[in-house]
Amino acid sequence: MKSLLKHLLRKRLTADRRSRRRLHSGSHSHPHPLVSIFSRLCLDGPFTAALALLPDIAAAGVRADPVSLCRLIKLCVRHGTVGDGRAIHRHVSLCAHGGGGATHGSLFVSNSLVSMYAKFGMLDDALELFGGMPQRNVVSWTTVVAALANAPGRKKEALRFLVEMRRDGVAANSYTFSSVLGACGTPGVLAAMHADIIKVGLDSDVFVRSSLIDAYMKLGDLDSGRGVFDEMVTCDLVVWNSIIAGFAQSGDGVGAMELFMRMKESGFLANQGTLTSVLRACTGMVMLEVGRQVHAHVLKYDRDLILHNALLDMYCKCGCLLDADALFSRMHDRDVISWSTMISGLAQNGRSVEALKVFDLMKAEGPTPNNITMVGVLFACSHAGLVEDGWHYFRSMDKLFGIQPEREHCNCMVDLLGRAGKLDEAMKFIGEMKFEPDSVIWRTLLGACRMHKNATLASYAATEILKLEPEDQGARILLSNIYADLRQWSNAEKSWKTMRDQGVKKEPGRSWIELGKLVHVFIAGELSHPCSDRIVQELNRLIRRAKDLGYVPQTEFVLQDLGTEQKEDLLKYHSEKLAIAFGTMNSMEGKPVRIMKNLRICGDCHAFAKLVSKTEGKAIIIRDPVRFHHFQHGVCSCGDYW
DNA sequence: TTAGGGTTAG
Repeated sequence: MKSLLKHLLRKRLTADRRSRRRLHSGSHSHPHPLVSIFSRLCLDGPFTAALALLPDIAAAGVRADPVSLCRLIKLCVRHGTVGDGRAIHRHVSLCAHGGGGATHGSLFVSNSLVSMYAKFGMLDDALELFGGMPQRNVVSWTTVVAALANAPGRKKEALRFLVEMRRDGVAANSYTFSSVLGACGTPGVLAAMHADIIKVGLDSDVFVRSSLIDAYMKLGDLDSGRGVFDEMVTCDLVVWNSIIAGFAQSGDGVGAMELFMRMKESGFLANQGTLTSVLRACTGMVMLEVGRQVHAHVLKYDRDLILHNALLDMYCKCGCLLDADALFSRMHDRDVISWSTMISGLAQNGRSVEALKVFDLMKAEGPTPNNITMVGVLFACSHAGLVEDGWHYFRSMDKLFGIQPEREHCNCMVDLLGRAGKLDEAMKFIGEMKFEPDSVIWRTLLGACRMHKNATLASYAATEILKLEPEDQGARILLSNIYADLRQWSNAEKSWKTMRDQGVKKEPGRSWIELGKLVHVFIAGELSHPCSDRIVQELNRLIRRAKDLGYVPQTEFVLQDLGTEQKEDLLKYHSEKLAIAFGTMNSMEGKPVRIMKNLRICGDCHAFAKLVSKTEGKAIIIRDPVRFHHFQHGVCSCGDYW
């Protein structure tokens, strides 16, 4: 490197002598040779040599050119070399003091430094530098606003800085808006921001639009997001990805897939971001076949960790643990998300012991577990009734991994104790938590009370929920279900009446099943599917065969006080039974029937599914909002504990 | 010199 430097220096000095001769004949002044070499090194490398020249430049009392400095700062960001970035900062401060005040060029360099600190997550350094700048332009403000908008928990500050910026007489540009839109935490703020954008005429900017779409989607306003999207004349891949991701994240998998088809028709090629969102849509709707097709495209991107994590989750959530496991062992890299996905995936599929084995492996050779990993581990314990193990992990997670128990972990513990029937212990735990119990905790306890038929504690928990969330229909429904389970029809009726008076309706049970790239939906009690006649015929056949094996409809799962026959009818048309019949009618030899549900499976459907898996010799997999049931040879993977 | 989209739990 030394010889290279010497060579460059010699070349530069010769050129310098020539230019000095030109200077005498009246041409421009030429930069100092050190500065010229520095600029050349910043362009072509080696960059370490450029950094090494900085002290000499300072000693010579000359200034490096701002464009090269900015380039070098960017390189530090790309290579993650914080120390080098700081060295540049020190150099710039030194030269600013020695060289007499700020110039236009030094503003650019300061902006780059602020951006660099922000990208390194050193927000305080970024803000300190910003605060000490003698002048700031729209780029300086935007850099800080963007940094705050992207930092967790500092969105409000981003909005405050935007106000400050305007007070300072600096107008926001498209960069500013596209950065700050993600910081709009409420529909009102977002709407006001949208109005501002239209007022200054930036609403047709592609970047601003994609941020607008994303902001609306993140607040759950699919219609407004879709509205902004539909108005677009030109649109790029990121905009398509924004809208598809928005639908996928909001749980509208079918909508996401429709948009994906339209995107392809418009001639855009999916990239990693698109495929990740499409996979998420597949995951949400248990569209395994579509997911497998996406997997074929993923092969092109074998180093994309995010995409592979999404694929792994898709296999887990579709109940394909073999595929998930094969992918997990083949993956090029595995980060904490990959491990957490695998652990939760196994646990949700009733494979708690294996989940804990993967956790052991992770401790031995994987990354440090995080708070989400521990949620998965505790979930594994609670759903397998491993009370002692659960306590062990809960008590040791701080000491072993520095993870403070959060609400989610406490909730897992309440679930663990509650499911195991230790309701008093669960109550004691809630009393000793360092958090005020929230509605989630009480709802968990309420679920356990229902499972163990403890109406007294249930009504207490439900009352606590209704204190915190008076409009909550879940609490009232669960409470009335308990009364119904206990055949306390007058109490149940009182509860139902309150709901009727409040205009609250129980969310109907829904089940989804994929067939030939289409998703078929079944709603409890509704025979709206075009093939309903055949489905009912098939269901009757399945019921007859199940009854041969001793199936008796368990009418206590019907929630109203009706005659037995009516009760049987209501039970018969639970959405998962319709979906099972549709599945057995259409499924391929040797392939399991996969169903997704919006509510937890009821005990009668659970017993029925077990028997069908036996009489038909076919595996049935049902995913509810919390976990999976793999029915095969007459037994369920959950061990009847859910 | 500043900007937009994708993964894990509940």
